[in-house]
Amino acid sequence: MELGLSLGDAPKPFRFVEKQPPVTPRQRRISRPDLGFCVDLSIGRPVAGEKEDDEEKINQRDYESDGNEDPPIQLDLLPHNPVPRNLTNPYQGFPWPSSENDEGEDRTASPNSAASSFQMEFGLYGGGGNISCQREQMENGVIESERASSRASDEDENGSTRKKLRLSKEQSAFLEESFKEHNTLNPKQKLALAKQLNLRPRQVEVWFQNRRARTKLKQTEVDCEYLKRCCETLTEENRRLQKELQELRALKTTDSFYMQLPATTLTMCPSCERVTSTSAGSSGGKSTEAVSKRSGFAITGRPSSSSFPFSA
DNA sequence: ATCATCAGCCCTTTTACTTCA
DNA sequence: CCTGAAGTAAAAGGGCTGATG
Repeated sequence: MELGLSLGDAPKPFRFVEKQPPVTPRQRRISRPDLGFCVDLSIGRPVAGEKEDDEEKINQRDYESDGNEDPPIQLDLLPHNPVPRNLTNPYQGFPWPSSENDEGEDRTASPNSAASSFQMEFGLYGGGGNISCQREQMENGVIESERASSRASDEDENGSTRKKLRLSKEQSAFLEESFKEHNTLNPKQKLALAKQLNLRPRQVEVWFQNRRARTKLKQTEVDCEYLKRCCETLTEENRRLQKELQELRALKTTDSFYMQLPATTLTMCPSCERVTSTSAGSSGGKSTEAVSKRSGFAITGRPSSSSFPFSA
């Protein structure tokens, strides 16, 4: 995304770039929602000696094709600290099995991995002492888990028909809590979870895939909102700067008119910040300066204090 | 070094199901 | 109560990548 902040003579209107720079699947894989994002501001000429790998070449082409030859300046807009995850987890301590390969690797291992031997009693296929089913039987007479079970069984029997399986609330909640701890699963975790929930490993895998997709979608929405606000802020700032620039230009025009008159030296008292003027020689060739406190611009050749707006 | 295979992931689409006007 | 549109979630399909033989 590109945000334009124009400060020059011919301000360009803001222009959002619809298409993203090409991202390789590998980069997609590496990217994570908590890593923040950037906004590009185009305000300058290309810097010589910049690295030009393939992607940058592609990006450069994109800018050029849009008629904008300015390379972007990146602004990090998101806080670098990821939003802390709420870990009020009723299922904390799910005994995550770790694969043979990930010993010492914490990416998928639960911090509480060996804490408990908590077991969910779903009994989808067994029925028997299913707490959730008993509760649901009492509440609405519908045994959601058994529905799910029977559908799954149908699918197993028919094979060809794709029956929609609705996961029970308990299954969803447990998967959700698992996802909070690890948004990806290693094969052992997947198998353990599937066994625990009486689901097929493929179902667990698919559920995690879809869950990641939902997370990404939500994050994209959040990012979008944030960028919108940033854009509004920058637009307002741009408007303010444009206005200030116009004022200064107008001031300079007036100033050039007064340049025709005999020069006057303006000085600002550093302590009281008042501007005073002293008349220069009649030759008029000597330029004088005063400092606009507000803008830091140099103003030359001001006439008498009576007509000078900064004078007291 | 190159190729084939496999597993895992992401993205997109399909489809079953739910909700609501 | 019925119905159809809209929304949601589970699942499938295809493409890509890295690991392995």
